[in-house]
Amino acid sequence: MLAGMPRWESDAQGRLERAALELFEKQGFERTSVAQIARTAGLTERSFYRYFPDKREVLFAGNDLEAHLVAQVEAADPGLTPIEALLTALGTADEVFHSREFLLRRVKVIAASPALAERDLIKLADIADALARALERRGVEPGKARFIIDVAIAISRRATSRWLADPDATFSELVAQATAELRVAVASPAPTVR
Amino acid sequence: MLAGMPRWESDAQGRLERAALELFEKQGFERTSVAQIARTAGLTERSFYRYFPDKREVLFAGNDLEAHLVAQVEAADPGLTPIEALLTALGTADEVFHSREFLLRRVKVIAASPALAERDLIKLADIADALARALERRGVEPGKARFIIDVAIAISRRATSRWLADPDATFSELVAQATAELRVAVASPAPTVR
DNA sequence: GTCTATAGTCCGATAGAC
DNA sequence: GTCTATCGGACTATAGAC
Repeated sequence: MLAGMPRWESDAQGRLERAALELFEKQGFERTSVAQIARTAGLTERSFYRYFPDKREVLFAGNDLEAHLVAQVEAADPGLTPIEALLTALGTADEVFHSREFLLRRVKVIAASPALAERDLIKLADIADALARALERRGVEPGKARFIIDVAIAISRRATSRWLADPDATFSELVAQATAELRVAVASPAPTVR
Repeated sequence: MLAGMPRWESDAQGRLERAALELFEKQGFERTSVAQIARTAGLTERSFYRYFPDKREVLFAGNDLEAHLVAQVEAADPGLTPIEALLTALGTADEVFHSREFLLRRVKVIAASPALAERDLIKLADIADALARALERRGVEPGKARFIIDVAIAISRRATSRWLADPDATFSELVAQATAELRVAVASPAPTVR
């Protein structure tokens, strides 16, 4: 990788990702063509598809968060309840976060495009699926695993949105805070069954 | 339907929706073209796009559930907490459900296609957005509204998955049951903050 | 209803690294 | 020679513009 002058500019994938993010910021996702991204990165349209199966994926490469969370759940003390294991794992998610500034740019671009918002949601669903399988390996019944994960994701979204806005709080504190908030909210009596 | 020969077969949109569902079941979403759906429904490709902005939308027409839930939240007793209002509204969701058999066919087709799964998720997110605005009108702070809704959606998914499998239980009972399950799950001590 | 840009696939060609 | 990264052309279907 480092020996000698490479025939091609290195890190083609990274160049495509950076070009795409900037073009999407400037012009929006819909009005940016794959050919333009590739050209900006010094490649052809066809080469783009060697790295990404479709145009949206250029913003979603890498499984770092999913791999991290699954590993954390698998490493969790077997004595923990499912929700404890998940929340403890989630509390360490910031270990694989990028800079706040980068995440904010990315969030903004995604929010501006329905097509990207869709892809973002299914990526989250993929993480949920992976976590469900991890919980099932701990002996949790599948339907219940999925439910607990949906709740944990709700907590994590609450924590993440605060983390992006508040430079001081630590992520795991915010997770604990959201969990406390949830406990208060559901402590009230159940709705009446008619 | 009986009075005179109509210029067009009536219910073009319904015919497109039924044709699409059957073709997707038979061949899969990706291997069914818009032209084929239109032809099967006795229309041209161009006419398809008069009814649906894109190919996926043919399975997602109608806002019945969203409209119903928002109306229920708006009609809820102002004295209820946000989560009580939401869960009471959710408990009546089965009023706008189609038959189990139809829902199961639809769920199967959606699950078989990543493109449709994406669209399904963003439709759910749209409902969440509408409910967030409804809660904000009740005076709930936006970030908290979103959090409570994510939790309510988790409860609703748990209830829906059981409802699809169990012909006897009523939906509102299943919502109450899932809520109780959540209370038990989060009653445990918080994860340690490291 | 017609025309067109673009997304995305499939075939292969080329050229350097090893 | 093999392997890998790039490029080129032809093609279909989606979706939007006119």
